[in-house]
Amino acid sequence: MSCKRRCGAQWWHGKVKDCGYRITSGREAIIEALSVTQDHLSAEDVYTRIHDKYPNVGLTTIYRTLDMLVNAGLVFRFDFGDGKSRYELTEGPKGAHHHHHLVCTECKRVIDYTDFIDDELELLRSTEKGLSEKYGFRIDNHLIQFYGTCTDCLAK
Amino acid sequence: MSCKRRCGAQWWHGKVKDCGYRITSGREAIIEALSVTQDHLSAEDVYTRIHDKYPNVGLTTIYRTLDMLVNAGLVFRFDFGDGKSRYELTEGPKGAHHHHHLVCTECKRVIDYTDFIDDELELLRSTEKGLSEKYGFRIDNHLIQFYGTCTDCLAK
DNA sequence: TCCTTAATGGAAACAATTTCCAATAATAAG
DNA sequence: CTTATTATTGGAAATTGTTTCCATTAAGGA
Ligand SMILES: [Mn+2]
Ligand SMILES: [Mn+2]
Ligand SMILES: [Zn+2]
Ligand SMILES: [Zn+2]
Repeated sequence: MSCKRRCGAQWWHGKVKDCGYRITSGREAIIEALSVTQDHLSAEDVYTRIHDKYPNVGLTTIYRTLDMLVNAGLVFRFDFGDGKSRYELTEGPKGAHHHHHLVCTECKRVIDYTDFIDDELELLRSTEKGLSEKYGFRIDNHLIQFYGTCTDCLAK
Repeated sequence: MSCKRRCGAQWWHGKVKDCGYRITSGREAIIEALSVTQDHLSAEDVYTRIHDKYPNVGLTTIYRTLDMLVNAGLVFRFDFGDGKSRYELTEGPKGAHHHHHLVCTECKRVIDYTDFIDDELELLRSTEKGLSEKYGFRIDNHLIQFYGTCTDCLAK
């Protein structure tokens, strides 16, 4: 039973196919898992979340698929300092929802924030422009994280 | 033979002692290695670089010491996506030299940049202020990295 | 100089990720 | 639809960065 048969075309199919990759049910499941949460999932988190519905998707496939999706630009890989990579969609069915992170170094909690982005955007653009010119770099992306202590941990 | 006897007091001794840590020759060696390079060293890089002069400093000690120095705020830990942590002094004998990074996703080269920081600084301050107020976070630090393709890799 | 206890090295344990390979399934071709 | 091609797969084993353990050493205060 082909994947096309099982499920209608999805917003991300084009991007995956354009990169020469096939659409499979494992990939379906993994993108689904990432798109229904706000959390920053590890490979194993993804495994746990899809295992009931897709018991035949192995952890190896998840690692491979996440790498593939990072390459295809559909997923970001983050490191919040807990020893495992964490993943997040770069965009959903409704388009991009770029944001930055606030990381508590005590309890490792991570807050997404999108406010202030408008102010930052202006500076980011000019910084990126300046850097590309000076270093001949083509900049496709950026990572901005603030580290500190969250309200809860401050209370202690 | 005590460490004091072997070598004069260093700029970082106070900070280490203030945190309740002892001054040892291994720590001496590790900070020395970090302070004579611009590179972003992994634990093993540090090991290799000091091993001739200090053959009796083990890799375990390097991991432990780097952790300790991160805690004491003397060292930053970075993740540039190559699977190992990389370390850099937060400041040298002459004071802080905070900078941001430009990471080539092709060849993994990392460029430090300090230009444009002045422009960024203004926005960083206001963003940090806004975020602390909104989320009750105390922000101590930030990480800013731009990802893209370097001149050399673009040429190919 | 002596004493307490933090720091150490090396081996072993650990955990995240990758590699290998034979089996399977997505897609192109007919 | 059927078949052929070849990317994708799951699971076991290997790999690799990092941590844990523990008996030994040495830093630094008394
Ligand atoms: Mn996020
Ligand atoms: Mn740097
Ligand atoms: Zn916290
Ligand atoms: Zn490059």
